[in-house]
Amino acid sequence: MFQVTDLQLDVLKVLWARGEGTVADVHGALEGNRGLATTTVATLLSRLEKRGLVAHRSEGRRHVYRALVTEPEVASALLDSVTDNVFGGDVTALVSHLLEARDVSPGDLEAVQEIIQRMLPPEPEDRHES
Amino acid sequence: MFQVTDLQLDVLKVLWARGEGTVADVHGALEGNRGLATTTVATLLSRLEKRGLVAHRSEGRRHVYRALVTEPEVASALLDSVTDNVFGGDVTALVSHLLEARDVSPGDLEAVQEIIQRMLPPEPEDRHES
DNA sequence: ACGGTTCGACTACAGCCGTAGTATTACAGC
DNA sequence: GCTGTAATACTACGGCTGTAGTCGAACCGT
Repeated sequence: MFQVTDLQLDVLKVLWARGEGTVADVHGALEGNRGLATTTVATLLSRLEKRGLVAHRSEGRRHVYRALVTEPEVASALLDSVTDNVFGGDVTALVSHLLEARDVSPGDLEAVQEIIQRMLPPEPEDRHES
Repeated sequence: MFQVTDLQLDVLKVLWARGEGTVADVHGALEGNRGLATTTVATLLSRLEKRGLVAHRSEGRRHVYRALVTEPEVASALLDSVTDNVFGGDVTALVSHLLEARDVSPGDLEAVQEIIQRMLPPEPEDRHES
């Protein structure tokens, strides 16, 4: 549903970063990225709108677009897709693969450790699950 | 390069699992999945072959396909794509997101901890990198 | 009010994917 | 050797994507 392509993602990123933006704005922000024509960006936005991922309000004859989906939503969709389809839902396998394939700095590894630490022990007190 | 779609991935999975397989084999293995026509599977395999992801040898008039890419290669490609495009290469962010979004069992969290532990400290002894 | 300019809607097109029918080829058995 | 059958190759088609041109509408300045 929130599945998007790389380019579409780039467009959404611009909107997430700016909150809103006209076609020209998005085109400008994307500029460094590739040399797309303004009309191309307009097409992309229209299609995203047709799919319900963005919406626009008219300001004069100018369209100001905003994202209707949040970054975490899209991130989840894409990540879940890989998690499920590639790793069969096995988060452990995914993380393992991830940390091995790219070489992650020890600092980052520790950061991850801490994240887990923080979500791991909801009090290891004695307590019987009711 | 090794970017594949879900369906293509399913096909590759079959080949990875069996080592090799004819169109009929793959079709059979995919059967539970969806009700694709045999010819459809043949088309998929042809296209994958054109892209260099699989190859076949002829056994009589029958084609026996095998994957030319390994599962880890494809997994990496897909995972890297998400890591880079969605999380800007920030592995920490990805893992964080991943562990929060799906609720992972404490057991799995610990498993991940251990993985990291195992790759983290090559002895935090005093030692000057030569 | 008119002409230039800006902006979006519409149209177009090639390429890939999912999907599958049809044609063709190669065997196997008689 | 001919025929039925099994298996692939070829062709097709709608849908989505990336890409962008063209056309028409709205606006701004004089």
